[in-house]
Amino acid sequence: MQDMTGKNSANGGLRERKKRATRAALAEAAVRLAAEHGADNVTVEAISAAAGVSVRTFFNYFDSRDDAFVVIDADASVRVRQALLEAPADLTPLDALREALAAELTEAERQHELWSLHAEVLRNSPHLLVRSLGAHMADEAGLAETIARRISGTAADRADVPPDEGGPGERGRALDLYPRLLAAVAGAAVRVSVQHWCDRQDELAFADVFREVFALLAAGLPAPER
Amino acid sequence: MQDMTGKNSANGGLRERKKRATRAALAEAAVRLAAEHGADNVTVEAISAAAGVSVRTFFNYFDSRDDAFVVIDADASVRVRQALLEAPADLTPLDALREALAAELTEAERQHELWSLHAEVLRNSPHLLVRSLGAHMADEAGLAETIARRISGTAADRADVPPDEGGPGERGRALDLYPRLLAAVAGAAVRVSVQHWCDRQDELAFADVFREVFALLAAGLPAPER
DNA sequence: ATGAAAAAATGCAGGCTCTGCAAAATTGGC
DNA sequence: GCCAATTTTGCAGAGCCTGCATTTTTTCAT
Repeated sequence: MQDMTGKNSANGGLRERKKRATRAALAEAAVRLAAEHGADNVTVEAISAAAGVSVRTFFNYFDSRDDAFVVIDADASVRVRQALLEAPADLTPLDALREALAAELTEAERQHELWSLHAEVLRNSPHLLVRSLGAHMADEAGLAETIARRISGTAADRADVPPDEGGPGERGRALDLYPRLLAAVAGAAVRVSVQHWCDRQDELAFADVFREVFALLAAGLPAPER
Repeated sequence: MQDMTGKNSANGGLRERKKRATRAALAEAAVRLAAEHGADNVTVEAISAAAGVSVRTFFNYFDSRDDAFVVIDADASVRVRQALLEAPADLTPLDALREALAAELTEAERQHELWSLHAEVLRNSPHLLVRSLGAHMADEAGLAETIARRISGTAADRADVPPDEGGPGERGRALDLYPRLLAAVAGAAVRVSVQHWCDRQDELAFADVFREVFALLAAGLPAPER
């Protein structure tokens, strides 16, 4: 190793890694317990115990108990935005976004078991489903800004995606209509694709559903034939 | 009066009216208090006191404190769906939905003051914004079914919209991809329109923004010119 | 390595949220 | 006015969540 300081070179030091691990452990414990006993019957105490930390520490990682059931992969949106900026310049915004999302979704299928459990938990408690839907859309602002950057397309803008500074605090950017609309519609597309695919899991491949949805969008949502 | 029973003919008796009034009073009190003191600093006790009922009664009307800030007009979605079924048969699904939503939105501007307060509350607490976004999308399932009915378009289907039976309990219908996608995209369109209009309230008329958004959708979200 | 500084985990006190249950008040129909 | 149905209310208790002080762990310079 060429790192004499003891600080890890890979991803930011042992501190960061431990935090990620703790957070992941809490989220996974929450989902597994909820899948087994029902989300309402899972206390913060139980989640914390399963993850091996104190109750107080749980609240250092999540703002509320429900967040542990809802927030799956906090880094997913960052990866999508990065992929969007790095996509070939000759793709239309809609196509570039489709490819970026497709890559992320096939990536997500690697942890298929946890996703299934997660879906089951949300199915069984509408309360959490609503929160989850809302959480997904909270990313939209950031995605819209990235779309705007891709469209404007200057070289300087190709720099790294800034770490998510959270919340609607920063205004003044991404006020354009088109990027926002595209971000919102893409979110809707993902959601509908997953939903439709879940209902007919045996019949269809997810990739096909996903492509059909984006084809409908690109065609301007024409009335279906009968 | 030609009603000798004492039971009110208009909308279902005094009991119903009182419940509506109580619910509205609670919701309005919640929004006004939140606008003044910040949503986090408003207790259920304060809301209940302002509405003149007990704390326990508050929880007979809302499942959680936050719901009082989030649920605005529970009947709006029913009106939209009714309008959608009654729209001229020669409109495309996208156009019919646009008109139905436009009617509802101009209707909503009548209570403009409360809506402004409501928007301010959500702006100041992202936590509630997330919940609100999620709540709006919970209607999507119902809207998708109505769209499916309009498309299939038999005479029998033109009957009244059944009272919202709540939740994902009834499956088996509206499994088609297109209605779901249209419902989801329309929801996104409304959201983006409102958002964009709020940012540039002085410059633009809402109706214009709304039309532009649907024009973009109908055109297949082409890359904007530069 | 060692000690000081920074960051994170923990325990605890206390207020608020939410639910189940039973009693009291209100409404509708006779 | 009186009975039945519905709604409101108080109360107890469990659980959620926060602020603060303390302890433990990690980082960094010496």
